[in-house]
Amino acid sequence: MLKSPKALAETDFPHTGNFLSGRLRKHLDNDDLRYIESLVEDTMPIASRDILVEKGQRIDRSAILISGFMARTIETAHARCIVGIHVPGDFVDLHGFALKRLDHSVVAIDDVRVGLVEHSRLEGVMQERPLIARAMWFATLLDAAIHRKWIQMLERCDAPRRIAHIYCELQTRLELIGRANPRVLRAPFTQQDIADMCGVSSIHTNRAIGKLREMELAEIRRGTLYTNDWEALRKYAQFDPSYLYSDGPLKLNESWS
Amino acid sequence: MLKSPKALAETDFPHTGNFLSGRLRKHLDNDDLRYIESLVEDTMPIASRDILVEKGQRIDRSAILISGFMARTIETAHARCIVGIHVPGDFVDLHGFALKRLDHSVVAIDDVRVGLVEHSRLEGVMQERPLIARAMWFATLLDAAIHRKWIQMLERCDAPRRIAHIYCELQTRLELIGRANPRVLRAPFTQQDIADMCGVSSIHTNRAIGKLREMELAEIRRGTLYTNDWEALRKYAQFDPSYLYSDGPLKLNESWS
DNA sequence: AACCCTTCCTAACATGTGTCAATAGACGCG
DNA sequence: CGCGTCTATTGACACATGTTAGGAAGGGTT
Repeated sequence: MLKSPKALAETDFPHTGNFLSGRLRKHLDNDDLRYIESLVEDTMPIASRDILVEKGQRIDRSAILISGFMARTIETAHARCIVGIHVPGDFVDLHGFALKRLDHSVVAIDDVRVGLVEHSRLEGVMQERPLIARAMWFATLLDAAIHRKWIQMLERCDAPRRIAHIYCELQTRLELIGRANPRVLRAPFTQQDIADMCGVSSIHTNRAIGKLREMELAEIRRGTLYTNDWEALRKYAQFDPSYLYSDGPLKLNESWS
Repeated sequence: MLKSPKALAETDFPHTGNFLSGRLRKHLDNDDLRYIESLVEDTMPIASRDILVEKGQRIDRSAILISGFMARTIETAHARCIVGIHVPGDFVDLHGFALKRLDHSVVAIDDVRVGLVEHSRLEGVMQERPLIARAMWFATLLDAAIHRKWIQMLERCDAPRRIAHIYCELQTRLELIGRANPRVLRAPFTQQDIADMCGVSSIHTNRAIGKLREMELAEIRRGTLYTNDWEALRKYAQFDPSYLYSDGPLKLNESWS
């Protein structure tokens, strides 16, 4: 499953704290969150650029990202596509619970830590905790909504706007889990990574980053974005965060007991 | 919800036959399929170009597409993006069951008929028929997988290949529900529709269609594609249908009772 | 410090795509 | 049948992006 020996080294300390700060949080109460945390049998470090799940591989556990960034990738003969990014708190391959094999790979784009949940335990959740089951369904639907936004962005934006939009999305998602910085978005992306997210060449990514710099909207150096005007950047990218459903889509306990 | 009076006219005949030939079919037995059909309270015709669900609108029922094509669209100031297509048997806005409001609109791209299912009835399904609930989850995850393939296609393919890929996907999905023709794919898409799926201008779509014609891969006239070599077209589009999970992802009854 | 390797940056040219304008064709309607 | 409208098509030009090649800058190692 993992490529390098470094990544294979299991961590020796068991998880104790409350790491579930992610997208499930606002839809569940503390009891439910503790219950989900209790599903995590083990946590594991993964070195930057290592693979957690390979496309096509049959899986029987899923991972919650605890720290760092990961990406969903689809490799082709000559190129690698990044079709989505994950931030801490995301269930990075929950899709695999229902699909059993993934149509894409999940790779660490940073030194990360993940928590592992056996699918057999999720089966129990589905039967015994319908509220949590529905929250998990919601989490995968949020991924789909983000995919749709990326499709729209790829269909309608030029390279600088695509880059701006991706960073705006990332910043908002980090804000939602309380890990955002007001003026800087630290991310260990290379220009090639950004290119693979935007569907352009790395050379053109460089040009596009230069344009954002010229326009004084943002400075992107070694993957990290610096700006003192997020609002201008959001406007330029035509970023509308409603697709992230950050207000919560529904009160689960109201509509479903 | 619907724009034209024509579309608002409810159909007068109740559904009787077995229309559920879509993606849920292979994962469920006949009893379950009959059960799902029984959830459909009413069917409704929608005229081509009319809107079934508008972005942002709160919804309390979802629709199964019975006949014709529909599209998921995101409108912007100057343009309309098509972020996905639906064929008969698809639950076109099942996402709305968990999300309650959609991040996109669903429009008829043909004269279509849909079957309507109240969310209140789906609540019951979630509690009483976990197998069906999981099949519905699977159906939404398949949408997400298709979204990812579109992202990859938009990131890596030029316009002719995008068009070819979209038609290959459509043909395969029609094959899966037994509604494909061996040499012709009848679809009422305008070149503007195709442009909105591919993220290019309609003029360039016209050029790209011309290129497919020159290469003798396919003839696309008024949206309908004619070819006598699907295999060549698939190869050109680098179409790999594994993302459609047509073999079925898992035996539901094995892993979940 | 000297080295290596990855990443970043620049220049030049080829190709893909957008835009505008104008025309031709298809279809529905009176 | 002719008319009007939507759709398809073509040409010319501008801009966005890909490709190739090469060099500069940063970080790590010895």
